[in-house]
Amino acid sequence: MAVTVRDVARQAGVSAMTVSNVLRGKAGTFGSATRDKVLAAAEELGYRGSALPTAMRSGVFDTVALIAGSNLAELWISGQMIDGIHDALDAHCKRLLYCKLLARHLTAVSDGELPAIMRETHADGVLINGQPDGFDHQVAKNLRHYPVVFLNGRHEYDSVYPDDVMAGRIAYDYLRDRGCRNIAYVTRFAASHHSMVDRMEGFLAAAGSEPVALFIPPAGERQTEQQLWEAEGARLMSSDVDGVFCYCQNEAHDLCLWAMQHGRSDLIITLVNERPYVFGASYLPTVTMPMRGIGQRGVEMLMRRIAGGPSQKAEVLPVSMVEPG
Amino acid sequence: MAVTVRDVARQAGVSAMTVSNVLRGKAGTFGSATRDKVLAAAEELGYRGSALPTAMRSGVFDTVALIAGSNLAELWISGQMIDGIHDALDAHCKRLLYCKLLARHLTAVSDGELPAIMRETHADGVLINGQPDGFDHQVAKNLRHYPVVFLNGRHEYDSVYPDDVMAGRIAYDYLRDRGCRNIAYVTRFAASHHSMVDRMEGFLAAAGSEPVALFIPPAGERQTEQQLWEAEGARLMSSDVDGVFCYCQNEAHDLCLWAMQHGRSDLIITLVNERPYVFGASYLPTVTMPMRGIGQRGVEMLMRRIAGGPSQKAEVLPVSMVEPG
DNA sequence: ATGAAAGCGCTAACAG
DNA sequence: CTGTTAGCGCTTTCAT
Repeated sequence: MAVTVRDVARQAGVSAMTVSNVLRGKAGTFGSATRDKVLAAAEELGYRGSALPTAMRSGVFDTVALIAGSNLAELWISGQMIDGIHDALDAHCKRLLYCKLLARHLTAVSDGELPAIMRETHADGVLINGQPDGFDHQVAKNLRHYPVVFLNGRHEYDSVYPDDVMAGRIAYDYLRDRGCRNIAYVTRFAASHHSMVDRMEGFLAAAGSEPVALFIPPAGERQTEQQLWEAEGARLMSSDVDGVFCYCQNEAHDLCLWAMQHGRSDLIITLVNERPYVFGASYLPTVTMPMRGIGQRGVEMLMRRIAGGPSQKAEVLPVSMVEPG
Repeated sequence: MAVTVRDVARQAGVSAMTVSNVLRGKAGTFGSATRDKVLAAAEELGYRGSALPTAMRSGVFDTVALIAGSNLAELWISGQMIDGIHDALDAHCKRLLYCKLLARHLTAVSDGELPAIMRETHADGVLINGQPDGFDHQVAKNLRHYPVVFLNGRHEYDSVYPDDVMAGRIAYDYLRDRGCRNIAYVTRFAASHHSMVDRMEGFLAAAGSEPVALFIPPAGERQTEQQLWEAEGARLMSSDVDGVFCYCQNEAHDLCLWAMQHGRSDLIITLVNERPYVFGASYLPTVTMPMRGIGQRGVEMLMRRIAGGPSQKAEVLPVSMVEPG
């Protein structure tokens, strides 16, 4: 068992209260002789304070849990977002409890139960990044009395996510402004996340009635980049495509290689990414997602909920195009 | 303030003890009528258990803190390692507290103090990933009474890290076996982490007296890949290098582009990475680091410390070459 | 089958 | 300047 204030008190020949006061430097409540005795005793015994009693007395954990995703769904989580969350929490003197859903947790959800981490209270509130299908319904139903904010998931309330529709628009307009006349959208993912739906929606809305090419593998088929380009490369070549918007860096990377190998240095390639996507000596024009900001805004939103505030309308953060050079 | 067992007890017209028993399903300690009353009351009030009291009574947090790195030093942390840590902790029913050192934390360290997260106890033990210079000395000095394990940092005790010397050997031998006669080592990093020292050491040891080329920017100069290849490309061309070992994917990526642009498809490029490094339709021969395993082994080591075991000799985990095809 | 008492480690409030 | 009391929410132990 750990060393307690009482142990130190006994060793120093004072009361527990005095030890507490000395260790917290509460000025004017102890003499210097007493202080030295206490510090010596604490050092000798290897005393370490515990955050638990204070948390219990105040009813505040000073901790926020982040449900990062799951093993099964392999949900992507942004390192920058974690960073933003951490730093925003730090400014509020809160700690970050990192959780990931495992198979048995998801089983619990499908059984109508929540994972232990959400059923028991270990934190003052929860941030949830993405979610498997049906998960958020369970969450909303079971966590009515508990502060929850969704990150990078499109919900009406208590949610912060990037404007993926705008991303599609911006990319199309950028390519158009650069003189592209045959613009293609390339993705290898089916619509399992709102960003996949929204980026294409924005892209098509910006295109209006102008012709666009869509390179999207049939649903259910998980193509590799290799397969995608073997099948679609010729089409890209023959269709006079001169500008491409890629869903993410996966597509952009191999499209760049393809272009290099086929002497298509004229092709303008854009994509969505956390930060400007570096390829070779420069970077591609990139619609950057404010993942750090999403983490930070999510924390602020959660803080207001923890403080007792009402549900808040979702925040949709703007995205922006970063051009090379 | 949160709903307590007492609130539920009052609402249901029973004692707190009965509520506790019902909610934990302690069989044979309550009648079904009582159970229904309690469950109804708990549901109505939105009762959520708290992990705090149990932790306090037992003196166990069921939580482990991970010091991931720092803002300043931009220490790299592996996502796979976090994953391994999380899952190993989960098997022990422990939670993961994620921390990152900020500027003021590091200032505290240089002042001879530890960051609050390490001074106060919020967890049963700490995993530390890498560290700024001088940091581990402070840590060792101040945390004598507290379980600590270092990850991906080369220490004598209580440490788990990959065999970077072996990585250098394996890479050299692989290239040699593939018929390469002029083998180069490429890095753009100075020796700020043991892996930088060790990979080159292993590489040189394997080469013995055979000639090797080293492409290492002068210390203090932070070259971009662009600068590196502009300056060194000609040297690579003229020196008949036919096989290259890259410190990590940064170098490998642009070397691949360089090779493609200069028609050097004969060049064999190897590197160190978490997983086989995909480039184009295939992947490069990659010396893979068992980051997940490091996380897992680190947790097991820490668990033994938490259970009261002695300091343990460092574990150096083997690395292996993954060939394409 | 149910309840009362006690205590985990700490510190606010009060007493001396 | 120092000490005593009490209580945060829960569960173990021991009655009833």
